[in-house]
Amino acid sequence: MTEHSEEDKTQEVNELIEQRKKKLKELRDMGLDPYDQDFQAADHAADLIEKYADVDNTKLEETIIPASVAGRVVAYRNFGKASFAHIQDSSDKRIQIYLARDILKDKFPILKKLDIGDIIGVNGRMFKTRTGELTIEVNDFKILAKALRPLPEKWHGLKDVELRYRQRYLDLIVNPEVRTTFASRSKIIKAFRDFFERHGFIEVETPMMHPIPGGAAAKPFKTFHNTLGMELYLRIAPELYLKRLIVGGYERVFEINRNFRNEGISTKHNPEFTMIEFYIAYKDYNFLMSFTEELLCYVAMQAIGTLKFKYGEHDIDLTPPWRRVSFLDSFMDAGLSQENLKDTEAVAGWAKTNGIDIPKGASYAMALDEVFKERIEPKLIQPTFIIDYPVELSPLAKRKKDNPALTDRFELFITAREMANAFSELNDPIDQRGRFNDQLIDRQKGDEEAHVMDEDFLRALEFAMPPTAGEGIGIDRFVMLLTNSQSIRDVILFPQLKPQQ
RNA sequence: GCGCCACUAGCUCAACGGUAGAGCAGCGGACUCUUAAUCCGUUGGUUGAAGGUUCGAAUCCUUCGUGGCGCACCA
Repeated sequence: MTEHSEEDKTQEVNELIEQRKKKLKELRDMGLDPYDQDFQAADHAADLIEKYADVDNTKLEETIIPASVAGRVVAYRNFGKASFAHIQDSSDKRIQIYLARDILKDKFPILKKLDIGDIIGVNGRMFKTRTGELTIEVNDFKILAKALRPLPEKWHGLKDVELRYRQRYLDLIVNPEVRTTFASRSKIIKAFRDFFERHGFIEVETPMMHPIPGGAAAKPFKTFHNTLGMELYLRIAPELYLKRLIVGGYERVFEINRNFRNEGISTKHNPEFTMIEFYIAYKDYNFLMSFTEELLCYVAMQAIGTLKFKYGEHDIDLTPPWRRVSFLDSFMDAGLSQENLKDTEAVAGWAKTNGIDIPKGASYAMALDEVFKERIEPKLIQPTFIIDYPVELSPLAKRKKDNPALTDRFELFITAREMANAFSELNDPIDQRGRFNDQLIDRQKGDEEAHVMDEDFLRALEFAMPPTAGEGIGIDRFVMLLTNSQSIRDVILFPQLKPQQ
């Protein structure tokens, strides 16, 4: 590693940084390494608090309990011949330390060079202050990494939303609820994995770069492979690869990974988002509905310990069973009659008088879908399965036995957002080819999101795929729900932002 | 992409046409049980950028940049 000058010209000039660099030099002049490595913390703040918070001081003083902790100095109060500070460590807790000149002797003056934000390691013993706060009486300490930049304000924290996202590390240091949210996210993903593993699923990873973007209606990102000399697309869904695995003989597979969609960014949309998709052979969408209830309740219990919680204004209750309404019946709730649903003209007519814009040349199903998004979806606050979608909206789903215009498909809505999309997978290769052809026609009409013909996938189906049920669940949105987050950016560590100039 | 709002010290915010301020952080000093420590003193600004109006602009206008929210698209 090369030595860099401390007066690096590329670094912005700032008085506070200059002062800290001066302290850095002074520490070196004292023969200390401000980026020392030689410290092993035996304890974490959270463990110490858990073990000793309820023990009274006389007992702590008698037993002499050693403690060693490493972390960031987040508060510092100096009294001349003694100081108090709080250290925040990786256990997400803060513990107070007491630094007295009598005890630290000739090391005490080093504290002059200490700043809030520095990483230090301390050794000492546990005691309680007069106010009853569990504290480490430090007998030795070491600066492990000197901070050159000051932390944001201790009381108000970091509020500027742009800075919070761009400098997430600061957000994590000073806004404790952020750590809580991402701790929940981690628990949620772990709970999904546990659940699937306990149900005999194998976790797989399928390609992120697809020669043909498929498995969803969405606009893809395009990239280029130099050696192959070919265009590739970042995947919009893993669906078609996971189904190839079912053809290959796996009976239960799941994948937790990113999808990429080249579309708008909003509080509900990030260009890359995490989905879990899973496929289970010899089952159908009816099975999946109860399976989904079981799955999401398990995850909620593991992550937040309850099925009843607040989301914004709403009191959400995940207790099964969840309401099941057919796509067509759901329109009755919005005040449409059978007559209004008779044909495309009837739907378009109702839409027009109710101020909903139906694009010209829209099919019956597309017109219904527009009305659904406008009038039905916003009302689906409590968990609701909308089932039996029109075949035109579901090019990869199996037709209903008793009505070939509809499919064995459901979408799960909670807080007016689509949380899951599932169906009995279409495994008739000839029907699938026909559906792709219909999509090609839509594409030629200008629908950029219509599916693309995938001959390789069709060939796989021609080798026979067992009857299979498949489902995708938007992890980010489910994390939003369970952590009461109003923006998807609050549940993604580094959300996509415009580049800074 | 369209609309609305915001951008002032490292951070959180005032000042809304008349000398740019406070708190925290920092710096100097006092203080051995504080915890938003306290007390005394003090540094810190091209008010997002560029134009314009005006005797005078952080403030009004225009353009641009960045962000947030809403709409549209989507999961």
